Amino acid sequence: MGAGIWYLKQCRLLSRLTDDELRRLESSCRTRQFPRGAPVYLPAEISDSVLLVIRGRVKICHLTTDGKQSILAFIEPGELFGELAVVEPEQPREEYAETVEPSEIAAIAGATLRDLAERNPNLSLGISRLIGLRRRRIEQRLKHLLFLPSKERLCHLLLELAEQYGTQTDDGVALGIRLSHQDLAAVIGATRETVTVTLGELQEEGLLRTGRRRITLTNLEGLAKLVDEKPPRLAPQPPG
Amino acid sequence: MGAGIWYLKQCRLLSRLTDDELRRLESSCRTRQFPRGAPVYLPAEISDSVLLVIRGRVKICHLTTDGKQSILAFIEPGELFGELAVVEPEQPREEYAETVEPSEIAAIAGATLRDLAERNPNLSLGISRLIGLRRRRIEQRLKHLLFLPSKERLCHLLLELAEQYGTQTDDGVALGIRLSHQDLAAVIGATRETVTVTLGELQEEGLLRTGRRRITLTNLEGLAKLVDEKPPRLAPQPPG
DNA sequence: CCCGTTTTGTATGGTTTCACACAGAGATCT
DNA sequence: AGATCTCTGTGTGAAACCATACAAAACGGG
Repeated sequence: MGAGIWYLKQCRLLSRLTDDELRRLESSCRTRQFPRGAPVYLPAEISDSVLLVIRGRVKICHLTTDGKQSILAFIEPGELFGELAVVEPEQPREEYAETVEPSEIAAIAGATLRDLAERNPNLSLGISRLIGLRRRRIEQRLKHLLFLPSKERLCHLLLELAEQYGTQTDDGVALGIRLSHQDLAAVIGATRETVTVTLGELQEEGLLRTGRRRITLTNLEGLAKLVDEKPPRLAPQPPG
Repeated sequence: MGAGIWYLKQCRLLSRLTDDELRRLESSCRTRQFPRGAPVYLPAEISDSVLLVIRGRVKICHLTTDGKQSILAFIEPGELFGELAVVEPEQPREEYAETVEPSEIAAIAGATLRDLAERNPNLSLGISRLIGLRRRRIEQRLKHLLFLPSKERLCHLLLELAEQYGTQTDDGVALGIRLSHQDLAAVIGATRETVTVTLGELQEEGLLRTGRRRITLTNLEGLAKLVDEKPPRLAPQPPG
């Protein structure tokens, strides 16, 4: 089944490997289909696999003891997740992953990846980079959470989403990811109601239009200015 | 000045390098003394160096636009910081580092470290590990910040400090790091006054004793139970 | 030992955010 | 089409937290 390496090439980190290396990886992979809302891995699970989203979308979550869900990240097709298992294979997962759309996901054996990385400094560096990049994102969010009020936290999130999922249209930047107010709240650490009201305010102020899990930022400049940031430039390739 | 490699060996990540490798590193190092409260690097600075604390203590900080300081981490002797520069040498720093005590700090050229890592898969893995470990810590804090009230955030912080700096004494676990209420507040994202009051409450409840930047946890169990955690086991070697 | 600085304690009013409750609009499934 | 579920909008009172202000105590340098 060497026909399967195409989906590994979707992943930037893996795309530079030789066909030989890819075939080796592929033979240690197992791909699976998940319906929407299915768990991919659970917290405290001990597993030495790295996951790759082939199709669909995944969210990385955490549940507080009183049952509130927080969302740490969204993972897109071609992206890895659970990658800390490569470097800390014995450690249990500290969060859980759940599909937000029907998805197809490959599980890559950590041992194989470690083997390859040992012989391929470029891959090794790439892994460090990936972990580091996500750490930066998290640190960014932490800074925002620490002292900003919920409205500004929401603005920052919207700008971030624009950068990752935004596509320019006639009447503004449309976000290519559909999130409920509940989801937005779980990302910025607020209640669903607060998000609803705040989005309403931003709409009043003419900064965006929203409805049914769709958001269009009609005034990126203004939104950015509200939180003393430069408007982000959108992602090179509109997801599609 | 080959006599200088001893301080590199203090660092766990570097201690496994050969003497040859260490000498090479050492020749690319510059060590400097800093008084208390001095900046080590500034935000937006572009610098391809990794820093190593030889003596003293450093905090990694961020300033919000309205001038509030948040503290992302403390760095101890033998620990590296600014390590993301190894994998992303072009990126500007996103935060600044400042000494909390008179300190001696070595700046290691990122290029040299990258060179070594390219030939030494173990070092490479170690770097990934370091970045990953700190990412876990940050994620942990993010989860706590997202939905917990300030009292519980403070408890979590105290437990974390106990794990890293705690030493068992007659009347409880003494924290081997002296922090003002202001510092604690900057870590958990609260005001100094809230921390003062909350610490007072915890003292009332018999969970700790505090005074003049010293804290002794007299009831680790109770503190842990308050936030549904297991009491941490203390660090193997009391800092001294 | 003296004086300025840092740290801690305390109170008050105002704001933000939450918790809860309810209703209607839109989606989805059969 | 009808029933059910999800998502959104809105209001109200309670609670947490902040901003501000002031004062006493402890520290540190000269």
